[in-house]
Amino acid sequence: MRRARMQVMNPCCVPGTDHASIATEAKVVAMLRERGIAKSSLSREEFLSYAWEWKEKYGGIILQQLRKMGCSLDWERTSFTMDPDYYETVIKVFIDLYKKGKIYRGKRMINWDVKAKTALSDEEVIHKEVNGKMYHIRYKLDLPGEEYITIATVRPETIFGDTAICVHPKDPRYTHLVGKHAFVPMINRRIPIIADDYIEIEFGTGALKVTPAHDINDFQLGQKHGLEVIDTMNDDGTMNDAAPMYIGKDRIEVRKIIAADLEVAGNLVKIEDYVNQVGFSERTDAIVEPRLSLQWWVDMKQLAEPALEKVMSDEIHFHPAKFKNVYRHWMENIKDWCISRQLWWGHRIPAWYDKEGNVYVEASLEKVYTTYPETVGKELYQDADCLDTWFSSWLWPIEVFKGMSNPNNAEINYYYPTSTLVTAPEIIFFWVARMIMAGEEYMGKIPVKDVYFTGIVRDKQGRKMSKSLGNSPDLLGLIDQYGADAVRFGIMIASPAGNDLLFDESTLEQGRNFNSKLWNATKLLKMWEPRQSKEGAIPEDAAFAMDWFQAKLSATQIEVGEMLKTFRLSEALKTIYGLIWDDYCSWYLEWIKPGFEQPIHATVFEKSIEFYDALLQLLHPFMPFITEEIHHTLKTQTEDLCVKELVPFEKVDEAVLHAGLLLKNVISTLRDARNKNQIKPKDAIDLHIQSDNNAAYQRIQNILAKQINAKTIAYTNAAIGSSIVVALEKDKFYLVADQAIDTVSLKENLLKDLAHQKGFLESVEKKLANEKFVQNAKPEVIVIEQKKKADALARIQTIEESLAQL
RNA sequence: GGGAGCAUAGCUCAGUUGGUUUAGAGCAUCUCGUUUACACCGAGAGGGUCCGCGGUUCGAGCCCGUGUGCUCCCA
Repeated sequence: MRRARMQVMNPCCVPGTDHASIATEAKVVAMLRERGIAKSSLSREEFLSYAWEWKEKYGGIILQQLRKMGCSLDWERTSFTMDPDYYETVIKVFIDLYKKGKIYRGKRMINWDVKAKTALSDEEVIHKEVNGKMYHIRYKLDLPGEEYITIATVRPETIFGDTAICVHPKDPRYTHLVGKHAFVPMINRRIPIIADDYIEIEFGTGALKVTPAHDINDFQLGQKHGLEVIDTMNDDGTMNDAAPMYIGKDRIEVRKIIAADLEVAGNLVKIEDYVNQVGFSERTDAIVEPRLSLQWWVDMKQLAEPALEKVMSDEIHFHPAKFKNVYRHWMENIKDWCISRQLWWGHRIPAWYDKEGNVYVEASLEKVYTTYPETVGKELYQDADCLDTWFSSWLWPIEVFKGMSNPNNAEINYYYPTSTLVTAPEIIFFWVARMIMAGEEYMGKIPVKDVYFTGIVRDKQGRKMSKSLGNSPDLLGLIDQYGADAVRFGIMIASPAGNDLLFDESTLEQGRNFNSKLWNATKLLKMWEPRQSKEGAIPEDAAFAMDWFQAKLSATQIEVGEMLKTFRLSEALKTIYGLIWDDYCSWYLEWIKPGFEQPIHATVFEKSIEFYDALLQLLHPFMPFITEEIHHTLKTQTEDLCVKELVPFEKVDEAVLHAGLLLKNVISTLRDARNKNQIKPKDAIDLHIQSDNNAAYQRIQNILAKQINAKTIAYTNAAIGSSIVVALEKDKFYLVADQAIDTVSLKENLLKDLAHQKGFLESVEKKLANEKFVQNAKPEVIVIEQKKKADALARIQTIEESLAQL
């Protein structure tokens, strides 16, 4: 947003929230419970007024946090999925899809949350491994004598819903029993023994109890074989009258006590430990029960086709692209979408029923009477359920611009399709896929061109941070502690595109330190401000420093531009961080720093301010507050940084860039030599340079002298006795100090370097001697290899000469 | 059971059509240092059989196969 604005685009980002029906309703129910109010004691209207109260109180927190974080959004456009226009649109879409035959009502096996008493979509169920028990239970056969068939189950309480026992048709243990009958233990209901190759012979006893009402696979098996469906559970997970001895007891409770009763009845064979996958509700953590229920569904097949194509053809770009695979797999195996939720908080399903069970879909009761004249005079009641939250969110990019409630308005025509969606990979299916479907269905166009997937923030234990788990860091507290810019820095520097990030406060600390660095650089510049002098020419070394930094700045600006275009945000920030801290502060400012109480040339000063301002602008999208503040501290500005146009980048002078790199190398190498020879920082040395290009060093010798604390710099054609010899590229440096030289370690270093260079030379020579390489490699690659060889040879010569002089 | 992804320095990760000097950064570690922006600092250093094995290629961290370990999604 901020960068686009500085590039004089017209960015718009609509902040807003969805109504999070299940999570919110759960929170409201909990709030009411604390006040001693049961949801069941309230009317729908009363409950909703409490829900709105809750929403008003907490719904805006995330928006407040975004503001505090410095997110530059269009706050006047703030939207909510239950705003009046939005609500109407959701209802309109439901009716439209119903009339197109894409929404239907069907009895299906669903995931039932017994705590929230609602259906869950598959995506809202979390599967965990649980240590359970495998119960082996024998059923008496309806044959003369005391013969039994033994089944294995992890859910013994469901036996009351059994309507068959199934075996594999080729299982020799049971073939003689197929077509016979057995009795369900304790209630002695007679059920058939059937055969189906769905059964795994190896698993359990090879005989499966079939409970169509409580297991998705059993349900399908039941349909295939025309079995009766016996539901044994109430909607709160307690047993109903199908299990006469346990009526009203929770199914988990019954699982614990039934073993003893089976034992007494003589049906229990054995109990084994068993690890299996159990589904839990994402919202309430209750064990999810498969349950047969009448729900509303969206037929997804047709909607999915164009939505898949748009992503696979890259009309919509995913960043990183690896999520295309995930998307494709889901879209190619798409299942119908259960959109009804047994909740009050949300968009109420616009369906009315008469006593005969006929369904009438319309926006209001009045409209039902108009559209369906046969209903006039009949008593109708509305479906009590609400729609899945995502059934409203999927219209977001359209309806925030009122694209459906006010079709073809100027804003929707201007902003749609939108450019970039920033979201989490975990909701590719919940949201992204469905938004694309809605976009195609209702706008005939894709909703967005680029989708950037952020990593998921995890806590130190690697757990996903979530609103419902409550393990998110206290953002406002962190901002108080480190500052908003530092928090932004810390999060962004640790967020490689598409990878999760483990939240660690050390990066926030790094961000805070960076803030200090920025202020200190500002302080230094402000110190120089009154000490400017316009006299004389610009010192040669300062001129070099300015040329070099200009080149470095331009090169980095281009680099960062490329990174941001491809959403590599953390890399861009790292690059800018290095440019400011290392290149500007550690190198450039030191190079132009005037001597003790000396003036600074006014041109140099102004250029340095200009550079710093350019750096701040580059950094601004990442750290908006401090950059804006320093921008105005540096000098009187005509405009704010956040709206200042990003200047076109200057052409990069590669030669000066390289010269700067060489200078940095020389300085580092000589400093290292000083360190290794234990020359104290305060002790000045005399430097003698042996090079065939003295002019290159003369231009920068003041910088060099300052940076390595040399009191003199001289040029020589021959070795200097009793000095520390350092070889770099083709040049040699002799350091003369007032103390003994440690020739042993000096020699060691040179030998180490020599060995490395020789090894390198060998590998290059081997490559060049390889005929196939010379024949097949690209010419420019060969040129590079030849240069490598020449450089290595020159370095080896320099090192060997230095060694000879020791 | 089906699918996808990941494995590079102690940690978190870069490494963009295979060739930019036998791999880079930040943090952490070690050494030296309080020189007039900054100890939330400066200067420097050490640290890697790029998960194992096999293959393609003149050339592999990058491509292919395979094994192992981990993560996620869907049953």
